[in-house]
Amino acid sequence: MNDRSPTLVAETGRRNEAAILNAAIHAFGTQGFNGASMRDVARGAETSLSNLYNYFPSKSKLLAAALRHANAELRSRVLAAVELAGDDAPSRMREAVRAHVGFVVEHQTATLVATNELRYLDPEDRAALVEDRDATQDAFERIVAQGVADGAFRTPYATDAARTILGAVAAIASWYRPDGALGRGQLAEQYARYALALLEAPLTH
Amino acid sequence: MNDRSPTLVAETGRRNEAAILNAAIHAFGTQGFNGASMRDVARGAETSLSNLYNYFPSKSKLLAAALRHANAELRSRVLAAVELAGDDAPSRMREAVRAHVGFVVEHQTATLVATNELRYLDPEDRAALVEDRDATQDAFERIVAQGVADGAFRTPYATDAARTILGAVAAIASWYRPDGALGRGQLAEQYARYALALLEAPLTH
Amino acid sequence: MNDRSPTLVAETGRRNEAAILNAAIHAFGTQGFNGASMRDVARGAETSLSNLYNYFPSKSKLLAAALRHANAELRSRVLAAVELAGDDAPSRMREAVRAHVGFVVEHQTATLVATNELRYLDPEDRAALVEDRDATQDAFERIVAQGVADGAFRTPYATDAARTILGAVAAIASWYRPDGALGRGQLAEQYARYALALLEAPLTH
Amino acid sequence: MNDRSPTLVAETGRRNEAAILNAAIHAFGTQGFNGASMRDVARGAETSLSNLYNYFPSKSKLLAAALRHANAELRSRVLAAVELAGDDAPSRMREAVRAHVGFVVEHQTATLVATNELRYLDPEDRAALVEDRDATQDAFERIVAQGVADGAFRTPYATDAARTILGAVAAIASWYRPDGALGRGQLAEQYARYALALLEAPLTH
DNA sequence: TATGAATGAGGATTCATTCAT
DNA sequence: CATGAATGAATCCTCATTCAT
Repeated sequence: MNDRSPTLVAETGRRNEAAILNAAIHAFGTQGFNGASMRDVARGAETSLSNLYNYFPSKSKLLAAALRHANAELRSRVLAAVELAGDDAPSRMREAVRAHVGFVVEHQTATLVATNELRYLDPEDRAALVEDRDATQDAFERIVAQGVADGAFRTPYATDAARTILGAVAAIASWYRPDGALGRGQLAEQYARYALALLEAPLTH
Repeated sequence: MNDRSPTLVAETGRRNEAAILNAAIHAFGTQGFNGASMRDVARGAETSLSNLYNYFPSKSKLLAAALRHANAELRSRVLAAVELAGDDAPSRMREAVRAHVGFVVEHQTATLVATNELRYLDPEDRAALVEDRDATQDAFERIVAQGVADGAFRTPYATDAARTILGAVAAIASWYRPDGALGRGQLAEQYARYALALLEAPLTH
Repeated sequence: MNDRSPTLVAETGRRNEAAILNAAIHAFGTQGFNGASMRDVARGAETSLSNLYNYFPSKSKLLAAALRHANAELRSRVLAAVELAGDDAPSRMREAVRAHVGFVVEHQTATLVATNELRYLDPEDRAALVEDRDATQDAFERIVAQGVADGAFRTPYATDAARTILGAVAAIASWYRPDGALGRGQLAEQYARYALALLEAPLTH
Repeated sequence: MNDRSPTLVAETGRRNEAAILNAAIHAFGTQGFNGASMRDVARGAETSLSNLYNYFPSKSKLLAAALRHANAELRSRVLAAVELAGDDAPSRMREAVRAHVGFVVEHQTATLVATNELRYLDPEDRAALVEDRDATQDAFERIVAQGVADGAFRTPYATDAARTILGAVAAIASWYRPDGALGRGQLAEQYARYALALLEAPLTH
């Protein structure tokens, strides 16, 4: 249903669940949560409208489930990248940003949904997802703190820096076109440098 | 109708027009374009549902008109600030960012609408507004180009820098709380520094 | 507002009345009574919506007034034609039909309104107009009766003949195109002959 | 829902379809297409407003479907009657007219809808239905042509005769009352004679 | 007369959801 | 699990009409 991104959610045991979740992300991403109807989702998942309710009890819970998947995938990518990076804060930040950019580019629609449609969730679901997202942000903040502590980052505004970087990276989803001038690798490299510069890391190149 | 922001649109000749536009921004900002009903807007503007259509021919045209006002205000603020700044690129960038942050903080809801609900416009209206927005972005890009030309900015990725900075600034609207720890002035100062750092301007402090 | 028919209602003392009536006939004729809005009528009459109500107290009364004009014009044409005809029933029938066809062709839209939209009137207005129309039909019926009495018409079904003839003539309005193959004169002649044949008048040609 | 006519559309597989179509004909016939609301139709069909849209995608498509049924029934009646008639043009015309009158009287409302509300269809639907109706008219025209060719009909205006006869017959629907003086059989007989006389068929009685 | 602004009622249509099967 | 039919509430928008000017 989304021709350029690989599907975010892979097959699970229940036959249609992944199809529904991916269709939901596509529909909510292109038309907005309130602009997309459950019929649109059903059409995208090639199942019947009423069958959706065998998997998710409501439209809003379906959105929540889709966002949970997206968040989990993002977080695991970022954590894995940090794991594989060197021990110093700049290397870790670089790899974290690169991983994040990779996710945004690969799952552009999911990123848009995660940033724009969060507000349509039940308060509890929203709280849970915000917490989830903050966990990813925490990974960035820990790196910032480390770099500030050991002098690698000299910004006087460390507190908001991680949030700002994540905001800038997420904003990529609103303009990136896979057939555009910038390849994924270059984009990742570029944003990694933006991030380190913003943190006022002395250049090592 | 919006307790924290000053109203974006001031009274004009047509008595209710400003009230409707401000109510629209509030409604679309808090509930989303599709989540807010024309009844909500009417309630906010303290007029009747049907009277809305004496001013704007459709919900989508109402959104377009509201966004035109917001864009115009943002642009005029930024241009005025640049005008008043010194001649060197860093000063100009600093003032441009400060003015932009000022707008975002003061018209948080309008900023949210402008970034999230643009897609619900007719193609022509969207195109016109994107062009409008790009004009503001151009002001930033010219400053970047100037700074790169005279060596004030050393980033090797000048092309996307303006867009990235604007994305980060606009993202403020999604988390800023006027009763939070950060005052408007500090926030503006902070983002100005982020911007200059991202552009790899050698510090002069 | 109607390019092919001369306007049905001529200027009266009150400046806009005729324009409104003609616009009403056009609007009701092309879109139906319920399909046309008072705004459409106002647009056609080149006046404001609210000014309509200075002339006619309601949409339905406006229709009634327009139909009164149309009926009066039709009747006076038919009566005048009969007056001018010879004394024998066939001549009178011929001229009556010719006059009626002339009206239908010249005021096609008004004829359509008179046949299709009568039902949307208040009961009293409808009754008055039906009576009006029946007066015209009576003229035809008297001719039929005369012809039957003196042996000029041999149909055994004299009772319904006039109504049937009028129905056939009115139906012309639903297909006639002024740029078609048939001129007005030929059409009138043709229907006159249909009428006499239907009445089983021995041919005199 | 229609007390005097037998329902036009018989039960089919989809349980409510026939009820909706018959209710639509009744509502459109008594109040006009624009005067009748989908709520009226739903009430007549004893189902909910929204359920209508599970059967027909729009009010206009519902009208189209209803008219298709009416046309088909009319045509099959006329063709069957012609089939059963003798080989000579007058007999065939007589039977065709009798069948047509029978339909008009039996499905008075449907006839009214077919003549008055056709214009509210989408252009394509209208074109399809006009073609449909012309096919019925063709049957009459072929009989006229046959009669003219073999001398049975002496009218010099054969071209428009079929259309005129059909117009007169359809007009019955606008005044016939089943409790009136004229029974169906007499009416059919009477109009058959009108038709033959109009065609200038020498009487054989 | 003439108008622009205003409004309550009602229009067609869509939607999330339920339920019987 | 899967579906087609059903529904009540809500949506955008239009309308005839009124009223202050």
